[in-house]
Amino acid sequence: MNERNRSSVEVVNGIVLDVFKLNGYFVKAADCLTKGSELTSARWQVLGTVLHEQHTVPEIARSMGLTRQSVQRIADKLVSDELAEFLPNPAHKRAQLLSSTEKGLNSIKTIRPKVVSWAEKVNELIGEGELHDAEKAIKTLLAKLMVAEEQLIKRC
Amino acid sequence: MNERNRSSVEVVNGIVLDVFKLNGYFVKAADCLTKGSELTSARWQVLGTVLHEQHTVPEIARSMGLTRQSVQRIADKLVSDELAEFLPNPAHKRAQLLSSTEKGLNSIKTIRPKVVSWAEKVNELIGEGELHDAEKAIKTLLAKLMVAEEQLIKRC
DNA sequence: CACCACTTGACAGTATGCTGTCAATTTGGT
DNA sequence: ACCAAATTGACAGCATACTGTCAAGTGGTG
Repeated sequence: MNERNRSSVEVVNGIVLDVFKLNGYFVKAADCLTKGSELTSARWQVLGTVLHEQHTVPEIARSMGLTRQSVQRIADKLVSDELAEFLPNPAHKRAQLLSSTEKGLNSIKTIRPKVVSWAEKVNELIGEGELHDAEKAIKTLLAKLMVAEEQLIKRC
Repeated sequence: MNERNRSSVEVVNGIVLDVFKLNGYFVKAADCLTKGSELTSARWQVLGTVLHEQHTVPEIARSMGLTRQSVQRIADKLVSDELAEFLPNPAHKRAQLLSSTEKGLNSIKTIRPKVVSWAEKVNELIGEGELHDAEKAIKTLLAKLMVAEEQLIKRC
């Protein structure tokens, strides 16, 4: 293993570990922001995707990079809590369309002020410049990795 | 809510969602890289921190940004699988030192070639320049957020 | 030394995400 | 129109991480 390889392993490893930490940090923040409401981090995220447009569970799963089974459980929970509902899908007999209810919309609205306040604090803390740098870097990284998913995950 | 606020909420939200996806991607990759070994993504990460130095479970948890309970379960599993062991801690009667065993070290060594190969592929795919940009941006973001943890998470 | 705040291990319960499987449905190619 | 492949819902089981609680140990202060 030459110097170039050792270095690339370390850099990639460092990024992976930092992303794990960032993920934990953001999940904790989201759990905090939703505390007191009927939502949790995951339910908020799923409900957020069907506020204005209906989507099937597999569609949501693909857009979030999760398995359809995970999203299905969240969706079922949202429906049983009457925060969302399944509407018949004219284009597909099995795959119903998940849609937010009035109650779901209200839940989202309730936590919105706290979310805005939190995001503003983050914005001030990081600074617009570095926040934008981070957004761009992460988006680029993710886009390139997604393209190579077959190569990098399915057969490793 | 003025334009500046709306924008900051959207930027921060976009970063959060992308970090969630990146996290899922990396966990999946790690599960793939450890498949066939006695390790999983999480066990690999914990074992990796005690390869050369012993640490207590709470120390590991703090360094990884997890709760001590989560790490404790992984550590107990590693010990029951004889991949690690608890050594008496001269400085503390309760908090033992987790240490890798010979068997644990061998497990790490076994998957090392696949890890190196994977990291090299990522390096080629992303490019050294953008990989370095991403590393720097993520590290900066994380560092600033960690400092403000009290402000941003504990009381939100 | 005594006390108090903090840390740590242990245990219990919950939420989220994964894999794997099967039958029903949809889709696309012949 | 037909058949094979892919998609989808449903169900089961497992791994990981969280919160909350309690007793045992640690460290600083009066």
